Amino acid sequence: MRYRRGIEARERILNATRSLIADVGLEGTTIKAICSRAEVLPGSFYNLFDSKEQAILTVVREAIDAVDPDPGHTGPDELTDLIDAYLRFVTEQEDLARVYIAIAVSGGRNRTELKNRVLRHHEKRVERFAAAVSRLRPEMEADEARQRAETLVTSLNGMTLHYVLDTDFDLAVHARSLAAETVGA
Amino acid sequence: MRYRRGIEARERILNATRSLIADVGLEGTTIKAICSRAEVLPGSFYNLFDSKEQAILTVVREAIDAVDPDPGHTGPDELTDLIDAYLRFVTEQEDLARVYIAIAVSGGRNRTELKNRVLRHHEKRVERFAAAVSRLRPEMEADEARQRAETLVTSLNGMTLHYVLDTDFDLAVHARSLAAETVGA
DNA sequence: CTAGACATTGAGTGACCACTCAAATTACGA
DNA sequence: TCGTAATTTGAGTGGTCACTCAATGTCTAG
Repeated sequence: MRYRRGIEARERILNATRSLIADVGLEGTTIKAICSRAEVLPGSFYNLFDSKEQAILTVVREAIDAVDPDPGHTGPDELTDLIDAYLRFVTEQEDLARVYIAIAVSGGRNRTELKNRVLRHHEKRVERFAAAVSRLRPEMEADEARQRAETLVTSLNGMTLHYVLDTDFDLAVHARSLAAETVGA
Repeated sequence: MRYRRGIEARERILNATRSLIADVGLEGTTIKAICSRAEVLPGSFYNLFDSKEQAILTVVREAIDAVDPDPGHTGPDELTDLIDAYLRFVTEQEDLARVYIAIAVSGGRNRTELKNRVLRHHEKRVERFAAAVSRLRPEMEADEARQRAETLVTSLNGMTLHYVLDTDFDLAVHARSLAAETVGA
């Protein structure tokens, strides 16, 4: 059980962790910085979390879940819906998008836990895109659809990577143009 | 002036730095790790470099330069040559490719020096690709060619990012397919 | 109101970080 | 072979890291 006070502190810590990863990346996200932003002392942090890693993983899970719209949904998607949902995610939840990119790279280096999570998520995403591509182009072979879906997903990641470095980059224009050219969406 | 011994130590340090960034990323690249791999003691390191940052920057410059084939060349390129050269760079100099991706993300966070370097290089790369696209499709507007070139470059980065996480990913197939679909190369 | 669970405080722990330096050793032109 | 400059040695510096803990303060069910 937790008292109201602890629940609020926990929320502040997660917000601080999320914005820190977005602002300065995983390496700059220290206990001291988290506590300072959350207005909490280290002792309180460790009363609420077992480790720094646990707080980070909570935020990362949140980011990965947020990439996929309509979670739990199993039916078919339109490709344009998938792309628009992703664009909405990146622009409306920029912090989470930065978290997603940060862990997609530096997170997936050594830490097996994060790396597996990233790769598993990538697989699911490609499959969802592949189904949408097949729906849009029924005449296309399944293998070909899957390959184009993977091209799309990795390319979207690359564009997002550039977007977080240069927010003048028009992600939406490039993403839609890419979808139009590769699968006629 | 440097003695032979110092020149060799410097070379070992740069090799160690390069492979460390490739293996464990920027955050895992410590003086201790560099010295251990280079078989050098910290005092020797600081006899040859002003700081850890200097050694890293030297390697990063090397990586950025290696992305562009035929440096100093100013004439027109074929788009397929540019793509093939990039694929050769990624597969034949995987360490440098990993360095390039590592700094494209985590490097471009806080450190203004690295970030500016990355963005400047991106601009030049896009321009070179745009020229190649215009050459391939003379009827295309310059703006459109540039936009497609930028789509291409950011997408290639995204694919490379995925490739360094999952070396089973067939970078060449996806890259060539992307080029074929977006500009008919 | 009170008891006991929960939360905060903040100094302290050992480990590791980038980096230094004086003394000893090695290289190499003259 | 000698003088001096380059290099190596390795213990040591101050700082920051993630994390701990006993004491104190706060909450809330009954």
